[in-house]
Amino acid sequence: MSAADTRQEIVDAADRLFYEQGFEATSFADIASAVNLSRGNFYYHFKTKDEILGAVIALRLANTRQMLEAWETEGREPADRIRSFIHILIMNRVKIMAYGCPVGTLCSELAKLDHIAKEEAAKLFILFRDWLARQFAAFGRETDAEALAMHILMRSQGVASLATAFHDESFIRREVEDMCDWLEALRPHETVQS
Amino acid sequence: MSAADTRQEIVDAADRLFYEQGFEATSFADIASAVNLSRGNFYYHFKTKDEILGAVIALRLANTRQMLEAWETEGREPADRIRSFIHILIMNRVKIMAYGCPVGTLCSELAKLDHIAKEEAAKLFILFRDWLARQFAAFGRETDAEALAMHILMRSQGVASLATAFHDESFIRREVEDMCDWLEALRPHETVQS
DNA sequence: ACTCTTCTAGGTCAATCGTCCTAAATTGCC
DNA sequence: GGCAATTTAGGACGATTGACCTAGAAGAGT
Repeated sequence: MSAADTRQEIVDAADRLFYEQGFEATSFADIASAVNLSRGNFYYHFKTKDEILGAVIALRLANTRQMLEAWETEGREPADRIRSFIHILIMNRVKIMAYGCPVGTLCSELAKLDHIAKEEAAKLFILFRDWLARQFAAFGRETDAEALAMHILMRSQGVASLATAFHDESFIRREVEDMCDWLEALRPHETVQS
Repeated sequence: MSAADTRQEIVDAADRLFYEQGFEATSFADIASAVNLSRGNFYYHFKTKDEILGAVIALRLANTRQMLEAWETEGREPADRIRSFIHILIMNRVKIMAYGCPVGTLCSELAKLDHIAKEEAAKLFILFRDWLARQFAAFGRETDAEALAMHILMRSQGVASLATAFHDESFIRREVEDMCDWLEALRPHETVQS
């Protein structure tokens, strides 16, 4: 198998394991056995664990960018695109109830470890924030677009956090509906946030 | 020094280190050196790391209970008490921006580790939820008190999560104000949530 | 002062961590 | 088919982990 393919398999497995078990709790051996590779062979593809983390973050950034771009072409109007974002909570509810939000939990863990890559991981949030801000601006809320983006990003983080602790799917659905109502109430008038 | 005092010192140090570094990233040696104790001596006070975790969670539960009771006697009306909860975000903003919410990040880490104590840690959330629900009920929202409690708990989690990633104090203050506005808007009429 | 209990220090244990090396296997190119 | 480059396997490294043991210091009660 080509090195590029193996590398991709490693990054995919690491991506999943870092999400499900956390970065620190996932060892070289874990990833190696997940892709049926000898531990020693690992060093050929990745010299350090931080290097794998960097590759995983880069992968997530790329995947996120792609997802957001797809929503931008699919969604007919800005509100539809924002609703696509909100509904991630329902689409990924099973994994979220088990492991939380991949972005939030990674940023949180790296912050505690005071890891070099913590700012790089935070770029995932920035990606979402800027995309959401653009949608809110197109929605007719140019002045407070970024604040609205942070607000809805905050809500999705909060829902993911409590969904993990309470394992309550109805809570997720209720809050998603509430977010959509909030979005709809935002539409006509040009008042201040919320 | 009495064993009870030493034990308390250990739990206090572990409480702080588990918050700042995470549970897994904190070793026996870390806690031992934090309280100037030999590593070997540790076994006399705590047989396993899980036992320390249990003691830390019990401590947090007790401290939280005490804090909530104090608010219940201080706050003249339910809205004041709920505002006390909301303002934790501002009071603890420095630590939150560095390490996130102690409750949320612990529950998240234990969920990923699939740790036995994860349900015990979630009781911290249940404590807050039930207390908030009681305040909302006293506020005149008996029917949807628990949903409102979960909603505001969700928001505080979301704010803490993004505050850690963005290190933005003005964001915290803005969202806290927004939560207080939301609470105030809840007062007069008896409509559905938010 | 003596004894018995409580507490402490230091060392050891196997297991696992990230890292690294080298020899063999595989592959692609001429 | 032979050769050089790429990819792999397996082992070994020093360090650290949670866990455990034992000898002795400290303290309390008589």
